[in-house]
Amino acid sequence: MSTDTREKILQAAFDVLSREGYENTSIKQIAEEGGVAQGLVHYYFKSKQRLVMEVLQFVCQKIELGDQGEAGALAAFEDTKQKIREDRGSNALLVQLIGISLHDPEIGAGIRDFVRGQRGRVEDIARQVFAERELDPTAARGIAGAVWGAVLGIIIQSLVEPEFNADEAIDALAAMSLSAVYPADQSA
Amino acid sequence: MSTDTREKILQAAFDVLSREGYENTSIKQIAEEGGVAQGLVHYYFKSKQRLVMEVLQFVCQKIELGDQGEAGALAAFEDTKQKIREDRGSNALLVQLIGISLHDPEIGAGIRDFVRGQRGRVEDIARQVFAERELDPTAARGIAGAVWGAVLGIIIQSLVEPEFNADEAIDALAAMSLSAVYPADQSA
DNA sequence: CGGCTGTGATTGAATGACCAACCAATGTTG
DNA sequence: CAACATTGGTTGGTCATTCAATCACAGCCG
Repeated sequence: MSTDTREKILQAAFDVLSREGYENTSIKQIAEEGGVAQGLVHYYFKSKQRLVMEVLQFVCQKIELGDQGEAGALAAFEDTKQKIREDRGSNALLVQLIGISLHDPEIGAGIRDFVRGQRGRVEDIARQVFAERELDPTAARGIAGAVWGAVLGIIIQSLVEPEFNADEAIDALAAMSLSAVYPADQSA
Repeated sequence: MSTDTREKILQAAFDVLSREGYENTSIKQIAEEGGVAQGLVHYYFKSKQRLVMEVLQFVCQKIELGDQGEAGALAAFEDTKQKIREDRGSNALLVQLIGISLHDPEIGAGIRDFVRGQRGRVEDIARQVFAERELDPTAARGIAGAVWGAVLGIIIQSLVEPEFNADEAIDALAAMSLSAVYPADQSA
């Protein structure tokens, strides 16, 4: 029953956190949402911060890009569009935690790892594209910072302004990044 | 003495907020930092949220892009690099407030206006570039979403990872966005 | 001039609520 | 009967906000 309860708390924590926000979420609320006693939360998770970080990991298994490998850059952009549409809750949690991470060492470390990991995936794709075209792979790092940053920025815009057209922005990003690699081809 | 005290509180609030973070900042702390009594803060600002939003505006007068007008896109990217280096505190405050804005209507409205305004400036520059090249200006909106998003994403990365090379990312972004417009020219 | 008064500025203590974390007691199960 | 799971109340603290009281200073009047 142990693992079961743990997951129940994680799920409840995710639900409350993405619905109410970190600030407005208390351990008591999480316990109520999960239908367990308040004390149990601290029995499984040393602190609120550790719980929240585990929630992020828990939810990242769903956010993380599918194995890109074969599909390539274009497919990755399509994936991203879908993630923005569907994983609103996860994205909202992530953006909130980024804000908190700036002044909380524990959450800061977790977010730093997450950011590095995500950008690393983009860099891998970029490197792969450069290899295919026999271009200088040195630029991949900067490109990855710009492209992953753009995806994050677009996610934020779509969370802040419900009417923001994220698909349009991602398409523009795709066109921009590809036109830098395939100078001739500009059909987006 | 009235306006003087108000500004003293705003400055103190900015200092504490960007140093300690929203969560860890109390009205009492702000009052102490500014050398005024606790009650004065609520005398000038109805609530903590309203104070924080006024701090954002107060600080935006420094963040806001200089009048771009003549200078054009390339100069704007250079400006951005400098802002990332120098306005760490303002940027940290902004990122934090974005996180909070997702679940606080009052701060949400303020952040929404800010985002729209900032992206609007990028869109103006994009439109101008398209006009010069006699290209279809329809794409400007999507481009603006992608480029402004990228700038925000790069700011966030540089805040989260101190060793992140923001200049490199901005350069890559500049190269990407310009190569979409000037297909031939790729000297970054 | 000197006292009076009204208004806005300022003070710091009080209020009421909330919360993370802890813990002693109870339940469950192998 | 141990070891783990679960309970819910307690603790010690923090916080935003309110408020009654004081202060500074203006103009006005006698």
